[in-house]
Amino acid sequence: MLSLELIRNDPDMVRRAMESRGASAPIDELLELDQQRRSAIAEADQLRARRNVVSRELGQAKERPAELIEEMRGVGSRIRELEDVIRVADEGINAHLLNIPNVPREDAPIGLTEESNVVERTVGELPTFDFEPLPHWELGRNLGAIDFERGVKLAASRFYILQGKGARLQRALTDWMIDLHVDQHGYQEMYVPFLVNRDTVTASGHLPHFQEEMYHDEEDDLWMLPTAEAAINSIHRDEIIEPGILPLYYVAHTPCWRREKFSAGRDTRGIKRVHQFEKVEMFKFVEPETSDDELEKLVANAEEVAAKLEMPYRVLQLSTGDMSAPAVRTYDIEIWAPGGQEWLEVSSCSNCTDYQARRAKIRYRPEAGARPRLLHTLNGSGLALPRVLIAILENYQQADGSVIVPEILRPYTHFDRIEKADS
RNA sequence: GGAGGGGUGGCUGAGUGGUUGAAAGCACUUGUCUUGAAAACAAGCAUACGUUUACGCGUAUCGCAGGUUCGAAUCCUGUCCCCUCCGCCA
Repeated sequence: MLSLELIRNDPDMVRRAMESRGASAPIDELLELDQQRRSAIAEADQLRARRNVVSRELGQAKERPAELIEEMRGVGSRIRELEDVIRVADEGINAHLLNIPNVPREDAPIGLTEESNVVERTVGELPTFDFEPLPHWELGRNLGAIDFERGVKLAASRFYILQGKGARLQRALTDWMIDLHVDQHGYQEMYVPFLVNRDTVTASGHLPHFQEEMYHDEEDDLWMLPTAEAAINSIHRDEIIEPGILPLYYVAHTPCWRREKFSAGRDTRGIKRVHQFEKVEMFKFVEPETSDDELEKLVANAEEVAAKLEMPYRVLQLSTGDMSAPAVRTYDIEIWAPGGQEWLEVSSCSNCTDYQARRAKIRYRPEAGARPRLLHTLNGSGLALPRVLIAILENYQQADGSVIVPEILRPYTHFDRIEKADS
């Protein structure tokens, strides 16, 4: 959520920013509602001040003049009218503000589609094979690591079963990634609810922007996490962080659920785009002045996962039109998948500045006695499964159809190769 | 799920319709005193909105949302959460 003050003070800048994202923002309606709201507040406050004085006098007086009480009755009903005006204006303002995305950083690549994304760097050599590398859905099936048909039988299309060493490889990846971020990058591990309430998904910006993508339990109005970001953001909702605490680094492993409504018919083979997947998510609460630097460090933490798995990857900076609503700058990490001959998005790291903090009312006190300020939030996958699993299967496949386990995972898998005989 | 109890400022805890944003204590900050510290004493110590060049002023907030009233922390309704006992249960 943007601050109303920013929109009031520099509406043209906000208009330009929205244009660069391909978003519409009803700035004029907002300013009009703001005007209505403020004049109603001014009048209501004056009337209440008058009523407070009179009520105090009446409380002490022996006489209760009927005409004065009659006047106050009128004052009371006028205040109620004004309160309705204020409430309606507030609701209108809020509804608009919840829909307006963040203002991108000045130097973020401008463009409305992913075509305008910029490749920041490519790390590692693309592997060459002296045989035809298979896509992961064939490898997974051949090795008995992935069961697509039964996944569909249990649930629906785009669901899958990992089995045997395939399941274990994913579990090893998860454990290793969490350990890396906790032991070497200074994150605190968190286990969070996988179903969260409406306030939580609104605070993160997933409502209203991502509503169609989330699974929703109507009976209790609970929402299945589309990402741990939504949950972690609300850990400090409605709090004031005392001096000396920030920055806070959290990492959580959760399942993520997405309807993939807008991807119908796309990536239908394999487990690249599925309704349920696991993710290790990093999240930071930081002081505003540090958030740009913290984003670079966050990306470095995520990149390290790909680097240590010894797979080629590249880092993109997303264009204004391709970023999610809360972000002012986003880097994606993509690992090369030789079977499918494509770059696989395995991480998205964003600086959301005060966008989520304002929605969630998360503030911090710079020093004892100082006024609270909104803090900045950042999030990044570190990394997303099962796409890393796909990348491992395809990058580490051998001529005989087996798959070697990346060195660094072997203490976690307790095996170094997945072979056909394992199925 | 059934029965009962309870939600007041950073914490503890008064307050049942009228100078109560809210007693008191603790914690915290500053000052006095002290060689220093402690103790003692004094003062300060919430958040948001509106208004103001500024000092400031006004309004709101006692889980949340409505209602009654000239006036609500206090009365009424709904709702959320917590605690105790019973039942059920990974």
